[in-house]
Amino acid sequence: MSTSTQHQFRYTQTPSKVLHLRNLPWECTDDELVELCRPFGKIVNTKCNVGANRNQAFVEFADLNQAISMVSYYASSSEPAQVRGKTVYIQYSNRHEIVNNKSPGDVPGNVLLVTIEGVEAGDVSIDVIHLVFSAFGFVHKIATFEKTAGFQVGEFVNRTSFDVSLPVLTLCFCLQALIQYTDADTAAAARNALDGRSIPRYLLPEHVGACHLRISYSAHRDLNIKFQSNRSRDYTNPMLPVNHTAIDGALQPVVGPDGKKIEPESNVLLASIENMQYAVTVDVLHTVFSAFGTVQKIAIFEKNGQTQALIQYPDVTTAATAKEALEGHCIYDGGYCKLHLTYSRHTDLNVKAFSDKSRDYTVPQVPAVPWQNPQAGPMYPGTAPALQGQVLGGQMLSWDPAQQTATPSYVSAPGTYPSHTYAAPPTPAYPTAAASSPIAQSNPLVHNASSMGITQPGIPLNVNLQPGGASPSVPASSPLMQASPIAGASPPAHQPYFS
DNA sequence: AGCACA
Repeated sequence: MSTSTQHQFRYTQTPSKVLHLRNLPWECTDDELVELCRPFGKIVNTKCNVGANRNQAFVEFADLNQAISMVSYYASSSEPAQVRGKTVYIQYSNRHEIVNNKSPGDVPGNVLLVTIEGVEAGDVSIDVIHLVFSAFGFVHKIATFEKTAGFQVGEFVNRTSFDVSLPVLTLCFCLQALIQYTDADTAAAARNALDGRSIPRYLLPEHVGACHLRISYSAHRDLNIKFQSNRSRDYTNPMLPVNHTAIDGALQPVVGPDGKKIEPESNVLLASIENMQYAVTVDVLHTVFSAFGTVQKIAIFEKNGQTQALIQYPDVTTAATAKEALEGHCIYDGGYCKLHLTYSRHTDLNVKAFSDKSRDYTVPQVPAVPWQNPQAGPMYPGTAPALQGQVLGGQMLSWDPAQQTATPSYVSAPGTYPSHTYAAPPTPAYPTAAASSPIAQSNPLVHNASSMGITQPGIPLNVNLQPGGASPSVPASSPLMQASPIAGASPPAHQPYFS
């Protein structure tokens, strides 16, 4: 007996609810497999286009007996199994379940996970979503929630109930919606028609740009909607209580008895930056906001074409102090980069620890350069122009990084970062220079911070100032030079802080 | 025409 004969039995010994099909036509579809196998039982999974020739497949039945009935049928049938007229050979697989590499979002179901990119909750109403998705069949339920791009891939599958506020940072805003249809076919029709398309502009507020739909399948079968609200609907249950608070809360700000907007206090400030003629980096914000206490986290993002930032303090009191002191003031003289501060609804930001647009000062920073004090959490190795360029986002193009190393370190303040105690003001070397700097004199923030009676020694803006208030490496023609204290001085000015 | 995926 040859070994090949033995091999012939290797794969046919043990019945399995998974069948192996071979000699299929090239790139046979799931539908064709299902059509062939469905008469024998319920198919729970398929995997087609297997093998180098993509002409093999697996079909998994719900029950072993169903697989046996199919194998038995074709074993004794005069008509072989066929797909597109081609004879298909069917055997028990040597495995007992199909594991396919479909990502969860590719597994069809009756609930769609829709990501609407570039918008947040207020931009696309649930009624618009309902309208768009009703074109394909009855929409049973909708649940929407904001999501952070890059924060977590996929949905929160362990969430069983919606309309509970989930403090997720929407650094890069997008809106997600779970759309529940009657069946997977309807969901698939909607997905096929809408995936990659955009919601028509006339259904959206004017300020909303293109918002593409990215659609996958949810693992949910039946959404648990607690209220009819601005973020969730159950169209199968009109008796469901209406959550007016949630509806009102999102559409308009909470208004107090005097008609003024009531804004719950928070330890996180939302800063909108008007008239942003100059770059406002994470470092600039850190400098400005550290005057009032420890800054834990910062995130910068764009919203409707305006730069905004979230600044997280450890407590509400500190945030309130900073808000009071900085509201309406400009980072740069001349009305540039005017700050408008409100309380964020976030309480704990989830941001990348060290990126172009965000910083988490509560986690250890990038590895220390040997000559630097590791306690200082050095983030700007002064000898690494590449990193500098990255950090500065290429916005200081006129600045020659080579000057960086040539710039003397004005202060050495190891330990002041990240604890932000500023207990030993690193300024004494140049107190006069700082005080006499035209920047210090003309910068509202500096005046404001001083006049606020903030008692922390060493207001960062002063710390940052250099003799002359400007880097000689910036060409005189640079607009950054004209009125911008931090921008003009900033490239080397970072150094005193962190090196 | 004879068993994938990590």
